Amino acid sequence: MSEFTRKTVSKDIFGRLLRNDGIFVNREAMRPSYMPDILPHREKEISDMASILVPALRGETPSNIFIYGKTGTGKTAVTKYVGKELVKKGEELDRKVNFVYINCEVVDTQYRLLQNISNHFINDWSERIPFTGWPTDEVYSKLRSMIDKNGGVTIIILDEIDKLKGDDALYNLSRINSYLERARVSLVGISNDLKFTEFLDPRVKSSLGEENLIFPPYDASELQDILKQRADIALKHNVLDDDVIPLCSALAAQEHGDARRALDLLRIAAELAEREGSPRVTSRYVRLAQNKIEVDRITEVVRTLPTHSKLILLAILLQEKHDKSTGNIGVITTGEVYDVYKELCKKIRTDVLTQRRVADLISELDMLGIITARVISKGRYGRTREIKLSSSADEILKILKEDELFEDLSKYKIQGQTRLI
DNA sequence: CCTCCACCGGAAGTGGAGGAAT
DNA sequence: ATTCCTCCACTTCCGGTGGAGG
Repeated sequence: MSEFTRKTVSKDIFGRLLRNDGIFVNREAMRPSYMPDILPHREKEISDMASILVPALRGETPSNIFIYGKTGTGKTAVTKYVGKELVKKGEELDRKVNFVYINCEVVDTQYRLLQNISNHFINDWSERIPFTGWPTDEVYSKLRSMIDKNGGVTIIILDEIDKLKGDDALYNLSRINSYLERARVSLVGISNDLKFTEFLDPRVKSSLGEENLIFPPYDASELQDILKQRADIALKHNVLDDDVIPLCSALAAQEHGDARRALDLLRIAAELAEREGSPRVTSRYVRLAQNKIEVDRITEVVRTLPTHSKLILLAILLQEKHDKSTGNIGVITTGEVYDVYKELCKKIRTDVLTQRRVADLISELDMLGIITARVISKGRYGRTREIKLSSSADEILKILKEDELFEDLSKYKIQGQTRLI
C-alpha cells in the first residue's frame, strides 16, 4: 500500500460514516427516551389522567393514582406528558404545581427516595442532602418542611414502584399531607406488576389506589401508527419498504403489544441496513434485527449468570454434544445433567449443590428462555424433566468461554456411559 | 390393574449477609 | 457496638406421580 492510499483511507474512515447518506435524519426519535409531541392511541388515558389531576390547578389535592400496564404500553410517556402540560398550565394560571419524577428502579431505598425528592426542591448545590449520613427521619422532616415552604401542589411520580424496597417509604409518603399546612402532595405509582398491590400494607394500598388506571397493550394497527409517526421524524422519506412497518408491528404485537419492542425492531433494522450501505430498509433487515435482539438478550443473560447456573448450562451443553456424537437419541434428563455437573464441580474444586437446588436452577434457566425444560414421564424409567437448549449451542459456548473459569472446562469430555442401564 | 422408577416440588429449617434499631 | 430483623441461597426431608412393563 502506498503512502498516499494509506493516508486517505485512515483519514476517511469517519468521514465516510459521517456523511449523512444513510437512512436516519434524527436517530434520537427512535430511542425509548424520546418524547413525541403526540402520543397516538393514548387519548383516553391522557384525558383520564388529566381529569384526575386537574384539581391541582385549583389548588386542591388530586387523588392518588395507581397505574398498571405491561412494558411498552406508554405509562411513563403518558405520565410525563400530562405532567409537562400540567406544569405549563400551572404557570399560565399562576398556580404552583410541582412535578417530581422518580424511577424506583434507580432510587430503590427509602432514604434515597426521600433524599431525591427533597433535592428536587433544593437548587443550591451546597444545601443538598448527601447520599448518606443523615438519619432517615431527619431527611423526612426536611422534606416536609421543604414541600411546605414551597407551597402549591406537588405531584410525585413513582415509576417502577414495585422495585422499591420496603413499604415504609410509601406509608410515610401517603400520610405526608396530614403534616403539611400550606402545600399538598399527591402520588402517582406506576407498575407493570398487577399483583404488586396485594402485598402492600392495606393502608398504603387504599390510599395509593384511590384511582386506578389500566393501560391496555397496543394492537398491531395501533403499533403501526406509532411507528409511522416516529419513522417520519427519524428516517429519510421513502426508505422503508411497504411491508416493514406492518412486520415490526405484527412481531411486537405478539409480544403483548410492546411499543418499545416495535420501535427497537425498526431502529435496529434501519441501523443494520445503514451499516450494510443499503439505501432501503427491507423486511430482511427486520428479521435480522429480531434475531439480533434475541441473541443480545441471550448473551446478556448468560454472561451475568451465577457460576453454578453456568456450570449447569455447560453440563447440558456437553451432554447434548455427547449424545449427538454417540448417536444417542434419548432426551436429556435432570439426572444426567446433575451427574455431569458434579464432575465439572470436582474439576474446579467447587462445592456441589444438591440435586434439589440444581432442579430449581434448571427451572430458572427455563424461565430465562435459555433452555426448555418440561416434565415428562418415561413410565417404568421414572419421571423427569426433558431438557433442551433453546438456542444455538455454539453461541452459548462462546459466551461461557468469556469466563476464564470455563476456558478449559468446556473441553471436558464425558466418559462413556454416565448411567448404567 | 398394579408396581415402581426417577425424579418433581412443597415445606421447613439453617446460616450468613446486610440493614435498621437500640 | 450490639442486637435484632429480614432476605436469600441452599439443604433436608418427604410425600406425590405418569405411565411402561409386568
